[in-house]
Amino acid sequence: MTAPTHTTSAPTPTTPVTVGGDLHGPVIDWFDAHARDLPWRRPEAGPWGVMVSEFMLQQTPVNRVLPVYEQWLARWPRPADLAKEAPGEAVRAWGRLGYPRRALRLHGAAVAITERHGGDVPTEHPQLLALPGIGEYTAAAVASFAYGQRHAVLDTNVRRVLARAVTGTQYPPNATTAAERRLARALLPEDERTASRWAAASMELGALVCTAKNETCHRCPITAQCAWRLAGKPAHEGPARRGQTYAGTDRQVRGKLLAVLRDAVAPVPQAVLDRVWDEPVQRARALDGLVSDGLVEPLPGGLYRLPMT
DNA sequence: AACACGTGGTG
DNA sequence: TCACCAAGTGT
Repeated sequence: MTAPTHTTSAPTPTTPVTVGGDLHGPVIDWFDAHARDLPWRRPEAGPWGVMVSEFMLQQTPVNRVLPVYEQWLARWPRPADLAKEAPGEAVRAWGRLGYPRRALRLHGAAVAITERHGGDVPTEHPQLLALPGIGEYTAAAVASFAYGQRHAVLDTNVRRVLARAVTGTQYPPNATTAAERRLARALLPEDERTASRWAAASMELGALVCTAKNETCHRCPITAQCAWRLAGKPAHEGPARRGQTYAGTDRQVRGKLLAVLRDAVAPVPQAVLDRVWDEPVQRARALDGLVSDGLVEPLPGGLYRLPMT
């Protein structure tokens, strides 16, 4: 399950831990000096605050999450508070964070926590993984950040840091590979407290210094041992990332439809929804998709609203 | 494995 | 301008 690493004996020469020397100390020290003061990192946030932040931060920048996070926690300070609400209230409070299915899943996770875990965010990785909207990354993040456990927390920031510092490439592969997971596990400090600090620190380094564009190596605590920089920062080879085109897609139509429903205080007639998009086939497909996803509730008489049941 | 899934900031 | 990017998950 866990890779055998040894902090008290001499590392095996082939152990990846030795690649580039020790990364943990410099990165953790840098984190202690430069970490952002984010609300979900304060002790008052608790496991629920950590979990809410992780849902919101899935593919959404910190700056846009901050205000919604504060309102969310003020309104629903415990999982049971959210579980009592209609799912549509979660979708409405989600606002314009994007990917509103996350709001639905966070609500579903709150219900499951209330039913199965007595209202407390579960502490074990498998229990977290079983909740809706929580995948490998989020389960590890909550277990590590909220409970101080030892898990490889492999998000896009950490993947980029490891790709550069250890592997020597500008970017990680498009999809997470077994080799990346193996490397992340091998680099995990043995000590639980150090491991959880390393997880947060390496992620923060990727977010603030070792960024996708315009990385600032002169501010990096491990620049001297970074394999990519030592190799002369070679440009990325291989297939470019698949562009996420948006204009004209179903996603854009769904976004427009949902925006109308979020702002409505009463059920909306189909005729009103029809105004958001000219093309009738795509418009109908988008609305059907929202209904089948549970984001929209159809009512008799051609009326629609956010799901209240 | 490849795609769908929102939204807004940035160079 | 527009392509890329931002603490992924589910199918």
